[in-house]
Amino acid sequence: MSNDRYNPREAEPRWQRLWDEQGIFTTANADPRPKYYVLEMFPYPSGRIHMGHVRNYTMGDVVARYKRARGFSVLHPMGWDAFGMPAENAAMANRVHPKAWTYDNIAAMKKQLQSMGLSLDWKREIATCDPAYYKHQQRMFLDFLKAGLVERKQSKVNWDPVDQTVLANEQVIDGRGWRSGAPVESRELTQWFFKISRFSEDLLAALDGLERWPDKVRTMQRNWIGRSEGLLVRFALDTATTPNGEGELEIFTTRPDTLFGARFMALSPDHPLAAAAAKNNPALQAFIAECQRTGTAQELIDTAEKQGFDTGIRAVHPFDPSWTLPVYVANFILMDYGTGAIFGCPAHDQRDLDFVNKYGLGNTPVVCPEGQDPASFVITDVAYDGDGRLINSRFLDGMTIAAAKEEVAVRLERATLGNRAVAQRQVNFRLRDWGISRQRYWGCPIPIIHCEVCGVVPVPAKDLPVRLPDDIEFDRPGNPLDRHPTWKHVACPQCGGKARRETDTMDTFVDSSWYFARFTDPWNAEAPTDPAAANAWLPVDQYIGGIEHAILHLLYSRFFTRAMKVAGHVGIDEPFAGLFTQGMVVHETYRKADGSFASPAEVTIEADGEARRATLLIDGEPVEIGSIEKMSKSKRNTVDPDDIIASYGADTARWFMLSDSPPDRDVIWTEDGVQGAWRFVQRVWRLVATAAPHLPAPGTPMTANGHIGAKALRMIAHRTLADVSDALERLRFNTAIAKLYTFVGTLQEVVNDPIRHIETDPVYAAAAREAFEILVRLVAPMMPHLAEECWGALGQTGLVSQAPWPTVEPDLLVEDTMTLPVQVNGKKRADISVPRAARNSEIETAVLALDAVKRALDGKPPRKVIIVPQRIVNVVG
RNA sequence: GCGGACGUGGCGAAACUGGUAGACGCAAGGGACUUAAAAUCCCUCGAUGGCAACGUCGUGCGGGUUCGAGUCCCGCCGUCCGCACCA
Repeated sequence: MSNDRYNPREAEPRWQRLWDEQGIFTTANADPRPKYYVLEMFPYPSGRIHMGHVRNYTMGDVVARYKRARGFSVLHPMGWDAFGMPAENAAMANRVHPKAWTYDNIAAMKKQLQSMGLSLDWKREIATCDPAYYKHQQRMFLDFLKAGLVERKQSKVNWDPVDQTVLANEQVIDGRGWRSGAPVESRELTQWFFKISRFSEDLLAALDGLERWPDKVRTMQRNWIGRSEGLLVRFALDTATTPNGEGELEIFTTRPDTLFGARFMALSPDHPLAAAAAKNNPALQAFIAECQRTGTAQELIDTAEKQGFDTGIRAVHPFDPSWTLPVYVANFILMDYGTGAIFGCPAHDQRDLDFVNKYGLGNTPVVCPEGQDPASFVITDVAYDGDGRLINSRFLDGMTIAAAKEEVAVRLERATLGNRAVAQRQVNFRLRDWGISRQRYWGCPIPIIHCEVCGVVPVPAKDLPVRLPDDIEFDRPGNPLDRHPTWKHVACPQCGGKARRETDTMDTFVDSSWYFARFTDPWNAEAPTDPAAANAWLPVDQYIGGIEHAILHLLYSRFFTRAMKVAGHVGIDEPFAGLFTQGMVVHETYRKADGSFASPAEVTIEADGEARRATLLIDGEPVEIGSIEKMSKSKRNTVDPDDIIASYGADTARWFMLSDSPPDRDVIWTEDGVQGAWRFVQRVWRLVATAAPHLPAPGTPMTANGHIGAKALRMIAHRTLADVSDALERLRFNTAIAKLYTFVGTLQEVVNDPIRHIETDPVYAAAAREAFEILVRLVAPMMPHLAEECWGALGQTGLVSQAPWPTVEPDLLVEDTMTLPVQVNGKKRADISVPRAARNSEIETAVLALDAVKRALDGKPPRKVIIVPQRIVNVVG
């Protein structure tokens, strides 16, 4: 019996060094074996990894190691999402250069990742802030510009007047800038846009083909893209009432069936007709200004009352020239959806109903639910948007909604106003173009020059990359590029005249929209990709990351891949064939008497029977054990991966991250759980070290047939092998681990009592060797260091990281006798053991002879006996 | 408001396409070893009745389909997530 403990502190760095020296995780593009590309979302170099990274990268590493053992040429790279605001904030706070800060962080985090024992190909490492990377991004910007996929236009943005920059919607909290706390203004700025909406239809349709994506993510993207079919309808205007004799107003509707329920028209405050009407109407001007001031804050939008202002303009109903409708400007109409104008049908739209109830415009129900008497169907406070038949609608009466929509469309397509059809079918999308301009220093420069004579001029390809200047000042808010003394001044590439550089940089989501493609040929100095290499590796077979990127990053990447295809850099549409979104790492919180939080490292927990009590280590002050929350600095409930790896080793951390909870759900980090994983590490080592001296040499042939004990052991080993393989294929790490616990329990029995068995019985010992070798190889993807150590102890000279996955012998999965549960009337009463080959009639006789069955049947004859092969017997009495 | 997911012991959870509910882990309790502790090993562990054999109940609640439902269907309740004035 070996009493030596396994010491990960000594063993883990030793194996990491050896793997590195032998370069066994380096991947060659020329490898002829079938490919497998596994990728985890690359980290932002904040300076330290957190437990979420440990979980994410462990999962990817298990897949990589498993697929490698299965004979695939595995691409498993890592890089850094290295541009972004935190580097600039650090520069402002600590007077460090963003570049130095970023590269220091990269070095620190790389060391941490390496201590996890990840099987990464570090030769392909990239950082998005490297000019060798962003050079190609700039080139693609120009490619896209040429292909008509980039546009420069005015748009409304969230402007932080203190930091003097545009903020993304998610950076605006309660109407204030997340950093400065200043009220955010709505500004019109000229911005660069990627025309993602060009691909709306395709991005939506292709979701159906992404079968290895979570339904949840696909649903979220579907909703985000937001396709709706409707009708563009041109209403004639009474020119006597319009400011400049305007003759028509175009609206978009998805409910043309409710046209006879119309009570008013409404314009967005940003609509040109609203502006025209306001020109000589100060009250309307004031109303519009008030609407625009409300801005983008969600809370305000939620609580804002529906408000409108009658412009005095009158529109004519398309089916009845004598029927006119008032045209309002209303605060709830968005300019950038549809045409920025609607017709209001209050009976069947809650917003319109709220509106008319405020202004006393009344309503007419035009859709009556089935089974309701139309005569008594009245709408007061709740609009009806369900199914039904048309009423109060002249020629549409009695039709279904679908039929009425079609009838209206057909009639209005035929009708004319001016010389054009009154209506036209249109598909609308919620998805807007992607504004990528940021007034920031630490980002990829947009390769454009503005010339006073030539206008907007692309930077010539030979002048790429447009490098960020290093000599910048962060003493003031705003964009340092814009106030740099020399950088932006440049000669126009076309006329040679005075010109200035674009000082905006790209949204950092652009950087992460193509890194997965760059990994396929990261050394390429000439082009973003080698299309041959990219097409060979892509799509990523398994992408793993957090659900928080369900829309933005994943949608942008899908767009970017299509745009890269247009520009000839790749030949595919979809970047990620398989997507897995892992859950968060959560931990209890500890609250001190003064309301502040204590960190797990500062408290000690005592179990007092059923109850648990927490006290501060430093002075024994009791602390309250609070709710379980996502690990965060503010709640101070974080656990530092460095500490865990230093005291337990990477294998323990990896194992714990995978056990207990299903990988897509949150996992609760507990000290007890880590202890359990640690115990298991030691247990495996003890078992292997104890058994190894008694096992025959590696490669001893198997002659187990006929040997009861050896056959049984082999069957368990192969059953475990089959189950674990299946679980890993489906990323069910927690169930794979449960099977391994059970298997180790079995091997414990083998070693415990009948240890003489292994020593004296060569057939049994050979089976035990096989079982141990299977165990070590099954454990290897999850605990690679321990597995190497055990592999050596078993007398193997190679690396288990390079050993092939064991092969299942199908014969060993088939039981000779099977134990069937026996039910009477659906309730389990007994078990019965029958030979595998038993006929149903034999089983039935044996079952009916059971005491428990007779008792349950109370002496009566059975009405029916159902035998489900291999599964169950149910006697119906 | 719209959309989606989920609800199983003290806790995290398992249960393939309807077929033994609670595998495995954690916690808890008991035992062995030890002067003692740690470590390790063994046993018990859904509720309830019974000395026991054994029985009854049990997968959020109420119905239904089925020989058989955690799983399928209908209606509720609750939790979480996403989107949100999208016409």
